[in-house]
Amino acid sequence: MTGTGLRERKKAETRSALRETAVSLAHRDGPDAITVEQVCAAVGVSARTFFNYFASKDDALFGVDAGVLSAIVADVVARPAAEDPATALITVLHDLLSDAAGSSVWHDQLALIRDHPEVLPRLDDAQRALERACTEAVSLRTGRLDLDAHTTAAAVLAAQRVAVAAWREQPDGPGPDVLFERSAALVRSGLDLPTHPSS
Amino acid sequence: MTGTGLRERKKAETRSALRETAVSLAHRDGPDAITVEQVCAAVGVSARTFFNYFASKDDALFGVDAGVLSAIVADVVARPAAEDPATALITVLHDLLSDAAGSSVWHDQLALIRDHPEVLPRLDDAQRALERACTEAVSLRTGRLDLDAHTTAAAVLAAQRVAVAAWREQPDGPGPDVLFERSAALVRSGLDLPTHPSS
DNA sequence: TGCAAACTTGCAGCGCCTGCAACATCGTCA
DNA sequence: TGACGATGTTGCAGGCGCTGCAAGTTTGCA
Repeated sequence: MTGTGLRERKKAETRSALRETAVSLAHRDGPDAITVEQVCAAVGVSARTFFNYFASKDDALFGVDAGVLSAIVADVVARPAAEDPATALITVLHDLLSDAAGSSVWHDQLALIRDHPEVLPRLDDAQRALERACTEAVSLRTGRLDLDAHTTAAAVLAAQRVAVAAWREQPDGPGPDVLFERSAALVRSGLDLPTHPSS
Repeated sequence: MTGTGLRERKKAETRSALRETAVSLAHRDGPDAITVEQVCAAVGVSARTFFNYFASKDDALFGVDAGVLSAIVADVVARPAAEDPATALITVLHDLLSDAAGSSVWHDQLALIRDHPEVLPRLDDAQRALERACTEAVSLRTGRLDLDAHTTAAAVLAAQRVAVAAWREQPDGPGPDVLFERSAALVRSGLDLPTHPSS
């Protein structure tokens, strides 16, 4: 499966190199100021090859590796049986945000988002892939792949996305993990907001 | 403001014509099979002009008019004061889905979504505009434009989006408005799902 | 009637992305 | 070790979305 040594190794290296230099250059010059050709020249590979690895430029910049996605699913499934699905999912995603400093690429991607607001709309594809994985994870806990599983994943990820966006607005405030705790708490309260809380 | 007669009128007509024929042709041939030039030729206008009206081809296909957005805000604000923000928002969006048959363009757009699954990812920009409007509406009721307002709008719209997607999977099942009732109810319960509901 | 603002148009061009056919490289089995 | 098939890479040609610019046309107003 994870087959023949050298070949797989080189592919993985090329893929990583492309993504890393793409993210790095985009962070330095802005995501629209760089071209696919530029990235390929830096890596030493043909422009045509770029699209053998990534479906689009944005995919290279913001995509989430399949390995990360399956790790999320595994982590959610591995949570204590007593935990309800939403709690399990929120816990795993929260840890993922906290550990951003761990993975260097993930860290750079967050920095790219922080320093270039205009990319927020382009995270959608990646978010969608994340949502598929989370939906699957939830369904594995509930035993059903239905509207409820989809809704749970979508609502939790909405909270996560809002948290990242809010952090981006004030990078010196609380981190994205902290903000996600707050938005997730509101979701878990059933969006129980007073009409006029303090006025 | 809504100024000088003939000019504004012609602009509105051109805009409508472009959007309607774009949606219509996309529904017939598939959204990727049609080109901007095609649409322009049908309407009798230059391709360059197309982009004076719409930021992108997808904007023409899936965009929501500013008038509709401000109507949503107004409707949410006009709900009874006793209603909490989430309920008000859900009610208005639910009515919007139910009234799809009312507006012909809106109806055609829904049909386009129903018959061409591959467009779902491209609704994001429109969804984002909707989310901005809904966030504003919520903040007008809570008196604050904060993380809570963003979270509420995002979570409710997540439920709405999931409902539309589920309807698309089974067009002969319950309508999008009915499915939205269900997903919204789950959100309002705080995503309270049992681990194994029935097994 | 004449002017200014608003709108449309053609053009030239960049950049993303694709299919295709040739070429290079790697794994393998005799 | 050498040949063969599978896999990966490359260049090319080209379509399409989208943009800036400068010129032309239409509209509103005095």
